[in-house]
Amino acid sequence: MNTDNTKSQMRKGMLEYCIMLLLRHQPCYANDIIQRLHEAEMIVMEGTLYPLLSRLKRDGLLGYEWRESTQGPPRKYYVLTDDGQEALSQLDASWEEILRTVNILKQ
Amino acid sequence: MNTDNTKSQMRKGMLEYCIMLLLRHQPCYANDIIQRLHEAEMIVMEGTLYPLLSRLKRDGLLGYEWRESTQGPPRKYYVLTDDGQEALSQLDASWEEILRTVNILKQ
DNA sequence: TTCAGTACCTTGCCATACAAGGTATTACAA
DNA sequence: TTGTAATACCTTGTATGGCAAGGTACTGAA
Repeated sequence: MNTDNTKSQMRKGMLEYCIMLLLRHQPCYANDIIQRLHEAEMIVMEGTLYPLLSRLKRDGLLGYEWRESTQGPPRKYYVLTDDGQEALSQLDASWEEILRTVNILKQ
Repeated sequence: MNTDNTKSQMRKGMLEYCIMLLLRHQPCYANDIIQRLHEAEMIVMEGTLYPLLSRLKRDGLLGYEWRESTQGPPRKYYVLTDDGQEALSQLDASWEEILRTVNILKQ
């Protein structure tokens, strides 16, 4: 568990958090994620996403399973692991903290 | 004006935004900033802050003036320039966008 | 069997957070 | 007057990570 590191990363980017929020509801493969984030007004590039997913997988926060597609090669569907769920809870807390910080500074 | 770039930086970090929010109200020198951000629950290191301030200065978003101190060497008080004010408005918008994104993803 | 579409991944570059270390000015006490 | 502590500003080196560009592999249809 490297939430300290993740937390410090959060200052650098909301991306990781947003992706894990997405996966909280349902397994997704890369293009799913890109499209859904786009719908939520956040742009993410392939070259950013794939390394990020690999990293989260390597850190044990995500797992994946292959699923057949009717329209091309099989897809890697990523899922939150139990560790991932827990890390996400901590990220939720970090997000609340950022919210507080910004609200204080906006006064 | 490189708000596109700043906007993309924002995904990486809230720091720049928070510092400019601080300076919206009043001129501050480095230790002021560190302390006030700390009070707002955001930690920032000297080695992060000084280059960041120099960068914002170089980009014309901040200016500074020297002020005497009763307790040591003179201090560099940073102020938002007009360009800085405008950039900050755009960062406000980006922040709202992130808020929307997270709220959508949290549903 | 070739080509377009889809999907996954890597490489190289650049920006930046951070730790650590360095320099300069000031105040104060010996 | 000199030395020392406190304050303040800044730089260097390292690691991380976003992004553009390019590459590989599988699938299905012309």
